[in-house]
Amino acid sequence: MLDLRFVTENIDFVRDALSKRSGRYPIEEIAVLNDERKSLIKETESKKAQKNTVSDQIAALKRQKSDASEMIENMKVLGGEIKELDARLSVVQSRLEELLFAVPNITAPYVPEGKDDKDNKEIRKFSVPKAFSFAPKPHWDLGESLGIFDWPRAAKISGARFTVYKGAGARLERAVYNFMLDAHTENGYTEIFPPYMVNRDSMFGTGQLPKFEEDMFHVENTNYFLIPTAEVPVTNLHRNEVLSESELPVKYCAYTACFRAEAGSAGRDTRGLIRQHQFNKVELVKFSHPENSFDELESLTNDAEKILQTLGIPYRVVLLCTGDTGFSSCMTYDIEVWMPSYNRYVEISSCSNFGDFQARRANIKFRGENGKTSFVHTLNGSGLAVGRTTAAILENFQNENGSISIPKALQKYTGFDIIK
RNA sequence: GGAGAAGUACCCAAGAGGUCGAAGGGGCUCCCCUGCUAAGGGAGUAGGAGGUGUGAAUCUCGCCCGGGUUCAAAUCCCGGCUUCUCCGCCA
Repeated sequence: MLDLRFVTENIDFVRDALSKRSGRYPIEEIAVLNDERKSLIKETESKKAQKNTVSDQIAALKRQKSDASEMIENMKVLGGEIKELDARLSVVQSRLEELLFAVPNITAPYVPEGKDDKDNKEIRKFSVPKAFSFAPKPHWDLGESLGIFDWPRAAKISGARFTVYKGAGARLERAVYNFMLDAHTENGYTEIFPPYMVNRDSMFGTGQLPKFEEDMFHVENTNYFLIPTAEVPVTNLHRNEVLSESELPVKYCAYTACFRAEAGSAGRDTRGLIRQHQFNKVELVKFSHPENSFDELESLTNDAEKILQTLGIPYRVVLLCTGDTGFSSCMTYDIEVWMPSYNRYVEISSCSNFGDFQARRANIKFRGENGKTSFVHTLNGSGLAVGRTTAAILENFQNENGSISIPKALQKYTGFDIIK
């Protein structure tokens, strides 16, 4: 969330910055409520100060065995007033929070202005899509004829948007995320294997709640949510903690399954591995000093790109425009992989700097040399989406006879160099 | 799932309705003495959030979290979370 003080003291700036995003945000109402909040605080606190002094006086009288009944009577009245003011204050406070929690992060100055993904800016490209001498097949057709995916049975045992991987397919998926984890840990990221279910506080800390509850799977009769991304458990590792300045940046990578309700995506990407209720992902997470979080975003993005470079799959990096940047993010690069069946680039990673937006929600700080604490900046990015990588491998390395050549870097993980 | 115990500052720990923002240790920082791979003495060491106001300050809230009782709560009551022990169950 944004800093309440910053918002109310820089209303024009904030209003202007948020106008570049999609959606409308009640900045004025926040300012009004904040004034109301302050005046209520002033009132209660002076009454509480009075209460405290009189309580001390009563205590002193009692110790001397003197009568304090008159004071006590007066205090009953004062106590009632305080209670009433506190009640009013908490109404104002929760309304204020409700509004503030729904306000997205302010995008960084480098972020291009725009409405939607059409206004995103291509930053760089790697390699060129292969010119096939035959009509390339989509990965779902390849996978089905190779017998490595079983969607009918996935639908039987679970439902739509689930996949059963089988034989070489299961092995390939496992090879892909093992390869990614090895690459990242060799690159200085500490591997984490977190729980797949988290509590409400964690979902709030990274910004999924309260606004996006309908996109999440909530486990019935519990307070647990299935994680939509490892970002949630891994970022929340340090919730309510004070890190030391010298250990920054803290770098984690984590493989997890991810669960998304995909509410509102009916009819999109219904075939194949692209859009699933459960998918695998390797995530990169950083806790950075505020001064260099944008440099850390560059290196994090590069670290994710390295995976596709090593595999030899064409991709491009896109800087999201203001209208397309996610709720909690102040700057996001998407890495898009070339997908022959779509005949376009498809998102395979989203690398974001959240500034102090998540850190303020989750209360993650560091202690500087002067002993003062400040919020860290949090970052994360997929490194990468595993299922989409598998799909990209199948499509980009397919041969005319329907077999798949396994990229060299992956062969020691798969144990085979071709699927046929 | 059942039964019991506990959660106080960096750590250990006292506390049992008013004198407690919290004794006492340990650790850490500084000073003194001593002098060498010791030891002793002294001082400091709640952080945080939020009001009002400012080169000072002051007030409010903070003893796991959330409610409640009371003029007054670390202390009493209710709910929750976590940890430990025993039983059950289980990978």
